[in-house]
Order: sequence, then structure tokens, then C-alpha cells
Amino acid sequence: MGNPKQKWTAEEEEALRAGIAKHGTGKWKNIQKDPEFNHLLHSRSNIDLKDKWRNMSVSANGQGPREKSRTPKPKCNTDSPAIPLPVPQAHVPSPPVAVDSDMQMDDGSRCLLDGKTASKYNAMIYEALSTLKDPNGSSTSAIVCFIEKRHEVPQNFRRQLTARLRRLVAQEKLEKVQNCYRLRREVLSGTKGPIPKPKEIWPRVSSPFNSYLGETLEEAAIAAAYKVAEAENKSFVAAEAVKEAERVSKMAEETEAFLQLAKEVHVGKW
DNA sequence: CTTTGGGGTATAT
DNA sequence: ATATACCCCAAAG
Repeated sequence: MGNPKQKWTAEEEEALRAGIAKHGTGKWKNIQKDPEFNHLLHSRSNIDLKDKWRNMSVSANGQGPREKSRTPKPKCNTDSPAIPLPVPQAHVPSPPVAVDSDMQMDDGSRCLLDGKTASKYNAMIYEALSTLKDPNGSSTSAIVCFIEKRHEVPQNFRRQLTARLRRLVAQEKLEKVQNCYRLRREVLSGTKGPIPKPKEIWPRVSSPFNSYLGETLEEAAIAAAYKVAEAENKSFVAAEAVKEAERVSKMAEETEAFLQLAKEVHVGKW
């Protein structure tokens, strides 16, 4: 009934993010009241902000639309962990703290995803897209499918993936057409060729693990190479200080992804 | 009262 | 179907 449902506009999302960056996550009321954003968020309540944040960034915690613990849907149960639970490595080691003492990451990126996890997912996305070179891009389902075949993936992965995809698209790293995503090629060549250090980045991988890695390894390398190129590219931009730390964060994220990839390549598989 | 974390549902694609 | 907006509830501050 009186809810035609109005999608959040980019302006609003931006305001929300800016607000979060400014006040921190959770200060919804504060953000909403901030004269700086009030003109855009006047129609939204703190709850709306919270929900919106949950829906957008969060897409990291629910299976389908959102975890439906309800309706257990017994269906024979019998948990036969042929495909064990996700539990992708334990990030955030049990020992509290240790690293990342600065809790200042409310930049609208993770918060719910550890940088590690996010990076990993990004890496997977790149891997998938690099491998399924779909001229027209791959659909979310295809990507999920692909990734599920190689990595153990949490049930809620789809959600996280779409969130990542969105961000990547927003950053213009991916192109989205309809429901498909494809890598965005940046013709960085041409014109001046400062070429940011194309030195060897890989410690030469000579592991016997190439058994099943083979292509994957190459693809991963390619994806990682992109990552590096983009990261360096980004650092130039960052050097000019576009304005946000978001870029920097992103860069860090990508760099991490690259490092992670390198690690995987090097060790084969943890 | 605000924050926070969920559940539930409606609606848009 | 899936993603997203929005509502509602209850606990903890």
C-alpha cells in the first residue's frame, strides 16, 4: 500500500557511505541528522539506513536473499558433509587482535568482510572471469557455479559475490551488461610508457603442484597480473589524491588479493 | 531513545 | 527467483 518502494539512488548511497566514513558505522541517527546529508536522507530513518547498509554491504551474511533460519526445511537432513561447510580458513585468528589494531575501516567496503575474505573473493571473481572468457560476460549464476567448483564456498556466497561484483563494477573494474559481468580491459598501453615497473613479480613458480593447477595457475597469474597493473595504476591516481581513501583501501584490497594469489600459486594450496 | 541484529514481507527485475 | 526496500520486534546501551 503506500509503499511504492523507492530504490536508493546513487546520491543517497553516496551520502550514506560518506556519512559512514565520517561518523562511523552505526551512527545512523547521526548520519541522518548531519546537515551535510540530511537533504538526501531526510526520507530515510536511521533504521532505513541501517537496513540499507545491511542490504548493500552486507550482502555478506545470508544465503539467498538473507539467511532464512526459519523454515528449516528438514528435507531428509542427514548432513553428509560430502562438501563440508565453508569455513574458509579462519580469518581473524582466535587470538584477539594482533593485527589491524586500527578499527577505522568504516569506509563502506567491508566491515562485514575481513579484508582477507574480500580479497579472496575478488581474486576468485577475477579467476572466474579470466577463465570463462565470456565475450558477453558471465552471469552471476555462472560465476557462482564456476567458483563453487574450485573453491569451497559458503552457502551465502552468492550474496557476498553479488556485493563484490557490484563494488567492482562501481569501481569500473568490471563491466556489467544486463546480468552479466566481464572484465574490463583498460588499454593502458599507448601514450607515454612509464610502464610502472613490469619487473618480474612472480618468484618464479616451479612447484610440482601444477598437477591440477595447470591452466588455473596461468589464469590466476593473469588475473593477478591485472591486479598488479591496476593496483599500480591506482597508486598513480592515488598519488594525485583523487580524494577518497576508498581508492586506497581498494588498492590495498587488490594488492592483498594479489599477494594471496601469489601465495596460492607458490604453495599450490594451503 | 538509539543501536543492533534479526525475522518477515512486498516489490521490482 | 533473486535482490532490494522497508517494516517490525526485542534486547542491550
